[in-house]
Amino acid sequence: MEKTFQPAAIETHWYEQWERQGYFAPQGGDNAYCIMIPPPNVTGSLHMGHGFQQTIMDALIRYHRMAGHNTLWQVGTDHAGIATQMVVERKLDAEGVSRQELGREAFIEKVWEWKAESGGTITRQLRRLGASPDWSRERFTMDPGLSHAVQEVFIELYREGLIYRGQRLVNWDPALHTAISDLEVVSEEEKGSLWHFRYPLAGSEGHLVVATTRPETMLGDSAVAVHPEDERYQHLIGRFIELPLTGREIPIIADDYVDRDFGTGCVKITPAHDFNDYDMGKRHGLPMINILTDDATLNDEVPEAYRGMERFDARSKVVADLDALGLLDRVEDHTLKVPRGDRSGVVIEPYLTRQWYVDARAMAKPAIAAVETGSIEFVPRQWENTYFAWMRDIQDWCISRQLWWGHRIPAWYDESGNIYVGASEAAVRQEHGLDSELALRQDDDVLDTWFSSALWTFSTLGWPEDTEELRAFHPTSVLVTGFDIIFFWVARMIMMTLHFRKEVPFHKVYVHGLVRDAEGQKMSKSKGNVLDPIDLIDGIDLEDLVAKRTSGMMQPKLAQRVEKATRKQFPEGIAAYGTDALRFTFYSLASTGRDIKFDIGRIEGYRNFCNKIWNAARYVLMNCEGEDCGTGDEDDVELGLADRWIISQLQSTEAEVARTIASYRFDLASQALYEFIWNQYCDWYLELSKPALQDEAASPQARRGTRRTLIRVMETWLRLLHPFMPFITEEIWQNVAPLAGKRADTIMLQPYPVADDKAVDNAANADIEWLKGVIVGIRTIRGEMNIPPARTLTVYLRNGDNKDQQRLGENATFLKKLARLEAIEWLEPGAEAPAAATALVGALEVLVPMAGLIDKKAELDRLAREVQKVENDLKRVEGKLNNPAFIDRAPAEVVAKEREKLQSLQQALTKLHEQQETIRRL
RNA sequence: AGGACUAUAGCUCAGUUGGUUAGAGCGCUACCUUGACAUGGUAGAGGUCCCCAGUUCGAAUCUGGGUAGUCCUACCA
Repeated sequence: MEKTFQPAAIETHWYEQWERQGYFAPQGGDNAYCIMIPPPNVTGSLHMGHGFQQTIMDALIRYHRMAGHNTLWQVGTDHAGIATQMVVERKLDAEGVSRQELGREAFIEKVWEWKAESGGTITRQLRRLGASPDWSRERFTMDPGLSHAVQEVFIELYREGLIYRGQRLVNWDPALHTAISDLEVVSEEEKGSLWHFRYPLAGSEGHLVVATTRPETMLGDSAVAVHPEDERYQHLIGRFIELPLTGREIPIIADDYVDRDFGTGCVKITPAHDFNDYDMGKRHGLPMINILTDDATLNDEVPEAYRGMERFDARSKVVADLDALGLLDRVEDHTLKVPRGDRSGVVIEPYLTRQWYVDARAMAKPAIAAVETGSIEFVPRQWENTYFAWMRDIQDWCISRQLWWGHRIPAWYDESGNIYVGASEAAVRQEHGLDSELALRQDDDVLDTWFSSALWTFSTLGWPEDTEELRAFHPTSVLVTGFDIIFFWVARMIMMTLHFRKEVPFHKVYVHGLVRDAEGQKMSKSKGNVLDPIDLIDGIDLEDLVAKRTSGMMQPKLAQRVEKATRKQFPEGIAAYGTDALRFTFYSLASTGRDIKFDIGRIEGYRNFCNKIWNAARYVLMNCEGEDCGTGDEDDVELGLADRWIISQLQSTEAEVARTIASYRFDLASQALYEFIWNQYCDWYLELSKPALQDEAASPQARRGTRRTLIRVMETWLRLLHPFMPFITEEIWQNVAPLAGKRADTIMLQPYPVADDKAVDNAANADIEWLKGVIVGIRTIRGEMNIPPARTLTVYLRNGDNKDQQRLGENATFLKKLARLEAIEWLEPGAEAPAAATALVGALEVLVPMAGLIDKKAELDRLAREVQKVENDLKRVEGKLNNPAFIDRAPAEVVAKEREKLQSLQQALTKLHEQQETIRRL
């Protein structure tokens, strides 16, 4: 084995091996465990959020697979309607071709080509992370099977009246020319103006002042509203306004939606271009005057001078024209929430169109109940509130999109506008007995991407057929997802699945946090702070990183800033840390639901951990290869204290890992593994094994016992660690396992270690604690007194009891080696001791003679610090015990514990004082 | 406006049902190339647990109020 761990050398090799051998496919009995991957965009590429999420799912999958479950990780990708269509359109644009020129058929052909070309990227990257889904079952939301499920669901919901077509105000994206759902609109505060206009009263002098942030919409006003109880305007209710620029007269109406205290208390009402106005328009039977085209330019409903104008140009012109008429009262600065499309970034228009909707209110009821009754549980729990809040006030879901890429809506229209919904034109004709002469036209729209995603848990398993997989794996075990798609995806999956399967899609929803950069900023291309998980695995030099981060940036200034920040943060580029280190970093950061700041320092630490593991393996192999390791259970072996101790600690670690995985605390699981492997196995057990193996006097049984423990414990913790660090554990296991009498083609399918209570050895734990106490005591004196490590010492033990004496007898070899001692002398009570620095282990005093070694002042300083510490503790304990209320009311065992503490502190203090005296007298 | 979350060492974070000497990693300081590992070893320094009040024998932990920050939902023209 190499001296340092080289991840690149082993990762692809093992991954290819695993996949080729079919290890990822379900195998096992009735005990099913299943996770559905949140399907990434088929043409997308891996970001840190994916990395985090896949890594968590893979640990769960590998864990359950090893634990003997029939484990399926269903993988697949999403067609991502808008996102994918936009990418392809942009590509075509660059070639000087428009989608419209190409035509629908040819365009869709192009998208499939693009999918074929770039669709492998994300799945290749998933493989680099070591993810172990069953690739043989990979699905795509536009596969024939899944498309069939989509159609089936649409038709059925239509028949049940849960899907309907309606004309109403939608969020219209004028750049993409499609309706989008409420969820796809992001509103952010932007600076704007509040214009105040004078609207002249019809048939008399005077005017009302109305305020608006969108002057151009006044061309579509159909009323002015005031509050019904507003005394200022009582006399005007029912009268008319002469709407400027248009020559139309509009009524003054009363509606308690109006806030009397805002502005003048008069509101212009534009029912066709504002959601609130729309509702009011319906209440009052106002005309809905649509003044826009699909592009958000002004249409023929407006006076000629404005027709064909772009909406923001029209805004300026309306303001200027009103000003010229003396009707502009004033303009105020105003910050307002501007709704923008999450994909296009342009301002969204409320726009009157005909669209398809899902009656979400009806479907939400059972979905709410499923969470209320605990059939589905969110982890962490608090996300259930978010879910409830949204579900209880859910709006109907607009599912039609004016796009070409997606599942086309299975609805046909005849010339009189009748709607026929069915699987195909032929099916529709047959069902409705339509004459072949009658012209039918299929709906041009496609379904919202999330419509097909909502069926994911059952459509991927073969629904609507009644498949074996459905029976075996549905409902699935857990959904691992980000909070950002609870509404988009999780809620809709629950609704659809309950409706069509009469069962929940999953029992648990594990909601993880967002991966942010080291400063806590969201990672985004435009901020230039994106980290690519693959770069963390393979490394990237600075120039490439800068180029990558600034590529495609339109603003040179921004690119400059990004470059500067990147050069500052990564002056050496990014080192190749390997997949295992990256994965372990994700686990260590995955505490309950909170966002994580990705700190490069962490991954470096875990790279070092990999190296530690690697070298521990080298040590074990060095000592065990070609040696008698007592692999047979019948072999004659003798387990020493250290062996019994590490075996005992291993059990505790196994129990802790099982417990923490069950509660999705991957941070705690990773910490327990790190602690055990580094601080116990490497730092203490390997060190203790050295004297054991080198001791010429030791029996063959004892040495065999040490070798067996070295190899068996390592073999076990490699399996324990495998779900978290799949590659390094496989590589080492292949070398180590045969020495433990195990041989297999992969660690992946080996049983997961389970804690054995019988192997917990509290006596051994206590003995090792004692041993560590003595060694650390001596090392501390060495450290603080600057005694060179090479210098061997003689120490004296005083005031010990029989137990101490016995422990000394059994562990003298360990003490000598680990504390670098020449000799250890046991002093009988009262015996004279040389002047020495002292460490306390319980009541036992460990004396390091000072002659020629120890600086008097340094030792006095050290003792003073010790005394200070003990006195502080003593004060606290005495305070408690002197409080009668504490004695009275605290539980007896707590009081007893404090009393014990008091006693040992007092004892320690006495000894420290004596020691101070002795030193002072020197 | 409503709601959720967060505040603990220089930094990133743990801290189960109230009882610890408040922990880890990174960073920092000193010493050390000892036959697995300098991507290492040994030792050490470093904390007003955001603030105020309350409950309690006892609060980082529970309650109320405040401050600061993050996010979600809704939205006033």
